[in-house]
Amino acid sequence: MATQKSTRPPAPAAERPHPDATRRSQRSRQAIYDAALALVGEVGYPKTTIEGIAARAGVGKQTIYRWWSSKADVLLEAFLDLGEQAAGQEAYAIPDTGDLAADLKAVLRATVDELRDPRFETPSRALAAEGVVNEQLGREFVAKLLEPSLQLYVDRLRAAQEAGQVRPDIDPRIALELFVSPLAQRWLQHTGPFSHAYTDTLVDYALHGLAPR
Amino acid sequence: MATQKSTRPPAPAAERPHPDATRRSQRSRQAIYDAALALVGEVGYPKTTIEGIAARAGVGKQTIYRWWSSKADVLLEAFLDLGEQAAGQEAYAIPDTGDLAADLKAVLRATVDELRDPRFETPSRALAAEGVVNEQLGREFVAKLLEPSLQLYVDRLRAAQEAGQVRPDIDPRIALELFVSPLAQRWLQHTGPFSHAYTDTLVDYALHGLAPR
Amino acid sequence: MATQKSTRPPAPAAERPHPDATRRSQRSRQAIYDAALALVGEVGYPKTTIEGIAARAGVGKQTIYRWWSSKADVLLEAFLDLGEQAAGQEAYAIPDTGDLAADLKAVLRATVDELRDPRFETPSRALAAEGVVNEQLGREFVAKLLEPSLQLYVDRLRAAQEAGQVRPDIDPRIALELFVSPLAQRWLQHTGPFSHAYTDTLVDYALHGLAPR
Amino acid sequence: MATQKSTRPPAPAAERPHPDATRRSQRSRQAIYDAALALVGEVGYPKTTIEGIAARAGVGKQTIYRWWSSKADVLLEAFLDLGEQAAGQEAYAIPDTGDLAADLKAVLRATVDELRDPRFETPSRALAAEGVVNEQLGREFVAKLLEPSLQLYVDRLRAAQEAGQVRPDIDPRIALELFVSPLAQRWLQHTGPFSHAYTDTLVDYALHGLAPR
DNA sequence: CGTTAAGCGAGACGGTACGTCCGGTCTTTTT
DNA sequence: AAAAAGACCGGACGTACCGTCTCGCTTAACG
Repeated sequence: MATQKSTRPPAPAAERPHPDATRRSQRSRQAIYDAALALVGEVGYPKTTIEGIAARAGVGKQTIYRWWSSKADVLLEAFLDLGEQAAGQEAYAIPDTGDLAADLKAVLRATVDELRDPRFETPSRALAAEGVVNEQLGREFVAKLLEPSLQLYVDRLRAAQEAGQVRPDIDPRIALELFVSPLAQRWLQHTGPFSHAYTDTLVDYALHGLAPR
Repeated sequence: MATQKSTRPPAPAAERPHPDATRRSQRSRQAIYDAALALVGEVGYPKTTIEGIAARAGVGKQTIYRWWSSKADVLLEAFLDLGEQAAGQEAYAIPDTGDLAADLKAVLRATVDELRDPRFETPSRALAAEGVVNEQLGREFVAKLLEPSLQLYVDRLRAAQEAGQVRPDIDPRIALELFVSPLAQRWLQHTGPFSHAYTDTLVDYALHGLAPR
Repeated sequence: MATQKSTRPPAPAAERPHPDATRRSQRSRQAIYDAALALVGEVGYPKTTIEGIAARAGVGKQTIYRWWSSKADVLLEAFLDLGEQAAGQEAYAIPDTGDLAADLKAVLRATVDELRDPRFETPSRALAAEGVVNEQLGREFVAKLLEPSLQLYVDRLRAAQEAGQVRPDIDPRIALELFVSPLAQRWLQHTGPFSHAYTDTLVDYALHGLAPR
Repeated sequence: MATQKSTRPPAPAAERPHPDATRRSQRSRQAIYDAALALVGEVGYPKTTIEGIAARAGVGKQTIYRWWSSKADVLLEAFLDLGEQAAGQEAYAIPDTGDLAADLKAVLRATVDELRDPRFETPSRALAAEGVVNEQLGREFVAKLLEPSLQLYVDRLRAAQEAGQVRPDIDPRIALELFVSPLAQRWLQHTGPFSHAYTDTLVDYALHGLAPR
């Protein structure tokens, strides 16, 4: 996949029939991102309207419709932009102390905390929900937000395989789902409590299996 | 769990101030269920409107507002009703042949097939998505639709524990998530292929763990 | 032409596909008339908008679109309604003192004064202008507002013919235009001063002709 | 009347703050005139937009706003330009055969035919309508398009006065309205049939008066 | 004869209004 | 008293234009 990372806009979906992107107002773009995230946080996703975003951003509605195809699309890019801005600070990787179980538990505990941060929770939920029903957006959501994070688990598990802590015939992309997916489902669907104890348990079960040894 | 099965409506959140339920038109109710499910299947959830349901059902809008609080609520009950009608035929339980792995694989393969049936897929997705964003509905969705199915896994796993095929210190309610949640996530979020081979792998990984023995 | 004058609405164009007129809110109708006339008077016709009328009348836009097809249509009916309300008071006829010239001069002087009343001027101009460009509306405007007034001149001229003051071979419907049309044109198009002296002159010229006798 | 025919633009209202007129693109100007007239003819005045004219003329919107103040203004000048181009061919004057009645009838018959030519009808109506509602434009319309034509009647009537065919105390500027205004009104407002027979009648009535002699 | 400043095409921008759709309430009539 | 029907107020939708505002680009006039 050839990415055109030389031009600055952070991957503008490319499929939509864009007007001249070089004339685009960065000022408006940022104002729209800010307004969208703020509104979703304040009144929730369903009550966030394009008109509302435009008004709050001090922007004409057409400026939104010119560059995005839907409310969900705006929010997705706003969220991606938020992530990019945050990206500089964090070194996004799973620690490798040699103790796989401890490393996974630490990361999952951190994830639990992050998912509880209301700053992220409302827009994430909104996007996830929209992705469930709108396949195109869902795939974009997964590709741009989910997969990059999951890849970190793949890397860590492969390192564990080389260190002999994970069976060599295991597919890491599937293995990671044993603890990531349960966490995701509890968060998304409220199917159960959402705690550090829970994620610790998941890691233990996943690593050692349910069957007696 | 005490169910109030005397009033026939399948427990509609109880908080809403219902008019006299005994005078309710079953004719209209069924027509609304049918219309709602048909419309969601045909045009998708977001384009399904209360007006549309009323028109298709040959019913006044007020008749819907009288008995339900939202589009999601209508659809949830319509879907429950659908499930109840189907329930008579099937004996809903997980087989117990003594071979836990085989039994789980069989059930998960059947689940994969069922989730692909478009008759169920659109409304299920719609409800799941709504539940992600609307906590009240989400909890109802889980309690009425998800938990009863998960309980079957709990039962089967407990039997396996008694048979010595699962470690006695394992919590079955958590254990089942090792294979159910990954499947759910792949279906909801399109995070990966959705096949019999995949579910078989999940069962193997979950039972025997990722770590070498 | 069969008119259905038993139903109360003052001739609702009949051609448009009306919803159930018996359920119509008279309250809203009157509020819309009032708002439309007020706005046209205050900000002028072009800056009068359907949204503005709806807002000022405290009415949903749809309630306007349900019953009228355009801004011009609303204003025409509002104006007709205004006329009907005023109709009760005045005995609308041209006096017959036996002196045709004097009677015509009196009526035309009164017309000059009336056309200068800003209460009538703005909406009249707006309707006349719209009628110039929109033939359908123009014909309605003429039939409902103009012709009834012109008919009064026809009647007076016929009386004058019987009294021997107008040649018997004259067509009154054409004759009246000799003094009415010049007045109308000066008012509509600002083609010249608009005064009592002018209308007096018109009557003299029209009655006695341009040619020497 | 002092005309400043040295600068080529046909007297552009003078009040507007013009940029350097010597650098003006005649190419664009003509394209705009053509586009404006074509669009008004094709879709009517209200649906003719500045954007549409600019697009059709292959011109930037700003080029229109730089030189004209409104849609009506563009159309007025376009129409004047059209008239000027046609002016070369015709010798615009009313014939003087010595028979006033015959001369007037001939000219009015020709006017009837001309007003029916759709090439002129749509833009004329549009301008006339706009002038009814917009006094400034209306006065310009009258001064530039109407008065020059009416002046021809004044001239012819004065000649008739000298020849003893019109009473010497008659004001020709008012007299001409006896037959011109009725025609104008019937055309503008569809208040009656619009034919050669009608104009002939008008001339007869106007010359000889309504009263018996 | 190159510099420079205007007009120009293009079109993004903040806005306003359009005409439509639907939400949720209310009223009238029928069953 | 519930139900069918649908008018009503409100408000968001996505579109069309408004008039303003940059952007290069061309094209004269001048230094």
